[in-house]
Amino acid sequence: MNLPPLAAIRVFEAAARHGNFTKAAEELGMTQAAVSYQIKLLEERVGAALFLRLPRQVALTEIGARLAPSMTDAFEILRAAFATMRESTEGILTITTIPTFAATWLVPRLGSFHMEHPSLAVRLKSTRDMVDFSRQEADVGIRSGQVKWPGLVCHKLFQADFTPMLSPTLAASIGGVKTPEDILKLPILDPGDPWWNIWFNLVGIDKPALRGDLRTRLGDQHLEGRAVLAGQGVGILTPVFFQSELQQGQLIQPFNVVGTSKHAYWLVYPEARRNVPKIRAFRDWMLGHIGEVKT
Amino acid sequence: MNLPPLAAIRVFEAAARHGNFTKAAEELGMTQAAVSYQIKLLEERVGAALFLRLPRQVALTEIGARLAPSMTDAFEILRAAFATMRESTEGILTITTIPTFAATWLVPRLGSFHMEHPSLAVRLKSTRDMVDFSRQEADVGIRSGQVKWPGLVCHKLFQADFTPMLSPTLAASIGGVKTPEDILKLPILDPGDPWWNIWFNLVGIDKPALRGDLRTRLGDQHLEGRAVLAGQGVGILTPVFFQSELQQGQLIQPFNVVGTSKHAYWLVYPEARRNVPKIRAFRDWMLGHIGEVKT
DNA sequence: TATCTTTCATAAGGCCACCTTATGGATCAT
DNA sequence: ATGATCCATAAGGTGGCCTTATGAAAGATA
Repeated sequence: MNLPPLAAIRVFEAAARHGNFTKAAEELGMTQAAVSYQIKLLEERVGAALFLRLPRQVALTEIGARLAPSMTDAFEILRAAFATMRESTEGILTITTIPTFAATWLVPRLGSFHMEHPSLAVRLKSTRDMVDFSRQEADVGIRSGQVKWPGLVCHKLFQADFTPMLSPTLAASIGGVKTPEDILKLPILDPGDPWWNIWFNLVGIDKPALRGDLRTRLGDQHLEGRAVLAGQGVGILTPVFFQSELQQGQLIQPFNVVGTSKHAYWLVYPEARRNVPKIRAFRDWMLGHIGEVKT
Repeated sequence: MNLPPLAAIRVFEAAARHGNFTKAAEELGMTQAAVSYQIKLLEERVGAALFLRLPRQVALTEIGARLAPSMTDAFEILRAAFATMRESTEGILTITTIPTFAATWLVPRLGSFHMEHPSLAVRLKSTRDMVDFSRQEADVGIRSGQVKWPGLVCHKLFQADFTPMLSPTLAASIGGVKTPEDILKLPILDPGDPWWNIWFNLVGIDKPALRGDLRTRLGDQHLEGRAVLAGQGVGILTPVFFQSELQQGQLIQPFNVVGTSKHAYWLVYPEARRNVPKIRAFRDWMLGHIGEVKT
């Protein structure tokens, strides 16, 4: 019931196909002696001769001839399966990322990635769950955190810096924001965010009196950014996420003072897969384009 | 293009089928740790996760799920091929034998073998060529020779003894054969056969004057036996080959004196296949029935 | 006929791939 | 809270498998 050793079957298949041990050895990248050894092993295992040893050649026995086509069929199936798998997996890159990063940084730049790698399709999985490549199907992940993770290659993308931002309209409503104190005149989105205290401390203001609804917790810089863009209040945001809005004047960053969180954003992927082409492609592209961004 | 290690593929197939490393390990007769090791190996080789490690269970990834059916198909083909091979080879015993033995001893007794082993079909190859299992397809061989052959299990069946024989009619034509000298009155089949001199020496006659045509060389005891049965002359034959003709009175062995050749008849088969069931069956049957024969 | 070439078999020897044992972590069940 | 189940991982030993080297057989060539 049990199959003979697969290595021996493999050698037999090649030898039967070539009708020649030496050629089979070449195909398999081994020596002729190894082929001879494996065939003999298989013959003893199945209890029947598979080749006749004729002078300067071998010929399949009746039994061997009956066996060989099935072996070739089976290996053809295996080869085909792995080939199609390779094709399909080589062509799809699955990225798991936190929603903020997806919406504010990644999605706007994916067009550039497609231009560089037209044959690679990208599949995005946007989730807050901490990436765990052993439990989720993904090639690379983008996560925030303080430390490196064991078993993962971690590239630091940037620190989670933060500074107040608001819409030009909102700023104009109080005649412009010139000093940190001006911010206190305006409604604060998510005043419970600890970043506010840290930032006001940096500009010399202790215990700032923040106006705004404490219950507003958008929980996500992206959503907070939308609210800020809509002029609903002042947000404390990470500048790199709103690069284009700042350039286009849709958002204002009134002060150069930024707070620095211990958290950073990381590109991560399993160490074991560091040399998979699509992963290298994405890493190279990403690190290149992160560098372009002025933090 | 190259396939991943086959052992790993095999383990993956079983694990995918069971959806459980532990069960797969049991099926394959190995430990759970070994399964884990092989799966990991395969994943690194193909550059993609094949299983998701969920709490207390594993689940195929998309890629794994696409791969698994082909793996099962391929192994099913292998299993089926070896199974049918086994069935067909187990049921056919190929015997290569010298023609004399086939005609005089083996064929008349094959019915008995079929009675003991109804599921075994026998294929006879009758040839004078020295048996060489590496060049001919055969399970067992019967050959005459003096020595044992390396790599073969050799069972001595009997010595090639010889003694004059003739038909009752021919004996009667000279009033019966009572002394060795009487034989010299009759035509000798193949008087050039060296056995004649040896036998006459045994009975004290040096340089016997043999009558008969020196050109008559039937070359084969079976054919010589037919000629003797037809009353065409006296032959020097091996008694065991003509057991039944002697018992039924179709042939007469006038003297108990037999010459003994250094040659013997042997049952041989490759040492490596000594435990193949059909070979053991034939060997046991043959040695049992050789023992029955009075030499 | 002699020499060269090709092809497979075999012996010896070394190494690494693979397996086992042992242990730990995570989660579910009771 | 305890036990059971399932998988991952580390450590360690060994035997399977491969290589090298050589020989035998016989076709090819001259």
